[in-house]
Amino acid sequence: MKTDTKPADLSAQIADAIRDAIMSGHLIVDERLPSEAELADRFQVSRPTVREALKRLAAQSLIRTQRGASGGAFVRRLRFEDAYSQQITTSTLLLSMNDVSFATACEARYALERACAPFSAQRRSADHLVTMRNQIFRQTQPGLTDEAFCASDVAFHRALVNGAGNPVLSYQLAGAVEAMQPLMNMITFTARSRKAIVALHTVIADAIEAQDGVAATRGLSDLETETLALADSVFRTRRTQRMQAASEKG
Amino acid sequence: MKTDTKPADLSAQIADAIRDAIMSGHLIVDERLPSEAELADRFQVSRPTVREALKRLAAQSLIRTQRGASGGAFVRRLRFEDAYSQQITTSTLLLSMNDVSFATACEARYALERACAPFSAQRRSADHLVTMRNQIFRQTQPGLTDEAFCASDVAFHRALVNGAGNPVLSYQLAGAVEAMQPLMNMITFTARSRKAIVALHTVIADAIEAQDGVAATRGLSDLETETLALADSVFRTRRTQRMQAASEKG
DNA sequence: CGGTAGAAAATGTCAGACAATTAATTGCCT
DNA sequence: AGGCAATTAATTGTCTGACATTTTCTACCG
Repeated sequence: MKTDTKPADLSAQIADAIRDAIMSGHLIVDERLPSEAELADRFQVSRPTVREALKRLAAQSLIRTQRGASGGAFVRRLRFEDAYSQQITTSTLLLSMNDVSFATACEARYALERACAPFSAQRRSADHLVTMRNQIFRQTQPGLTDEAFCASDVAFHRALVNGAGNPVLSYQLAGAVEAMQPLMNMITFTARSRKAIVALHTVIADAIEAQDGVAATRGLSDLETETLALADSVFRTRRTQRMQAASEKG
Repeated sequence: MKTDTKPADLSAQIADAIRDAIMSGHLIVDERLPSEAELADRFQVSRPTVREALKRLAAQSLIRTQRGASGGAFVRRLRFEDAYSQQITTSTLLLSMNDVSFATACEARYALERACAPFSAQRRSADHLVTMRNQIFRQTQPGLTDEAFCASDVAFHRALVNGAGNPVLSYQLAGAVEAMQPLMNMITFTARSRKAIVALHTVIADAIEAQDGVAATRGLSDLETETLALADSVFRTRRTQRMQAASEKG
């Protein structure tokens, strides 16, 4: 396929080689890599080049380094928490850089959340319920900024997702939920729309508490409809304002 | 929160600063960063340190570099295809390094796939259907190795997911589906189990073709049950064999 | 026997140099 | 004036060598 691509940087090649070794199991968790000097020797490059390769791997949380004697680079156990932040960064940038429509992102998010709802209804702990209730309460506070309202919304949904007790689901959903925040932040939440959202959050929390997965799923669908309508009206208003401004200017 | 953490590497600090600038919109797509020499000047560090920072960002596909006059580092438009591979790498390592049970990974995968099924039933193109049918045919070929069977299985499911026509869903699902492959590769697929899987794939493809989302979802649930049972029997057999070997040795 | 100082090993950082690549500029010829 | 070629300048890629810092281990001395 890729026949005419230029040869990559040496540091990229070395990083690829080590990454392959990790993924294929030739290097196992907590195993120590050769020292930078030795790697330089083996790959026939200088130490700075090796270091650049190692930094690439460190950026992906594939290795960690330790200074001092018997230090070095070690294969790092990739933890779910570490993967979350990368996942959120990537998802957020994907949405902002590819002009994904609000509707598309919203559809994906709620579809995935509905997939979690039945498990969350079955398995949620008291902690998750408390978090959801707390966030709902927070959302009713009068002085809350739109941004804080969004943040609380995200926290509510993450508790819902985490309630499913499946770390793989939590990981995959982290991106879908958090990446929506910048898009949601563009919305102005009126007192009326906040009330509607809080009501639906309450429906969902009640359903989760009652272990009623079907009701929770239905609540999520209603919330999706509400969110879409809200975003639609906000964006339509903005567009109208822009057109008016343009016609006044022209 | 983090008060006693050691100060990070300079290169990590610089990478963080630039990453923040990108994510906050201070640096926009295709914008050129200052040259390495100028960055070194601004951050009061040496050029190798700046380069290490840039390589970290390059590893996350946040920048690309170009040599020559008017070259430099540019903010890269993160594309879905680029994000796929990172997502797959991370998901795969997460599963292999955190002894996630087969059941947990399987549950997540099929829950997410079921979330795509209704959209795929509505919106799948002829291309997606063709791919699914082709992969099913491939799966019936006699000489197929277990590994090739798994690969075809993944291709089938990716076509199903992509049929939903939502790039965000495709991105999120890529990890869930592909990361299962190493786990699936541990399974021996007998002729009988292959037949059962192919039958269910056919049910699903038929449902998608008939735009029957409910039937597709049901087919996926049946496939999950089948896969779980199969894995369970394989792992139980293995465990028994290990115990026998141990007792013979002891 | 224990504590301490020093050596050793490793990463972190710096400075300076040269190679390679690419775009802009200059200058020449028609 | 216009087009083409050579030069120049800017920038990343890589190398060498050095020093700073951190950590562990060892050997010595009380």
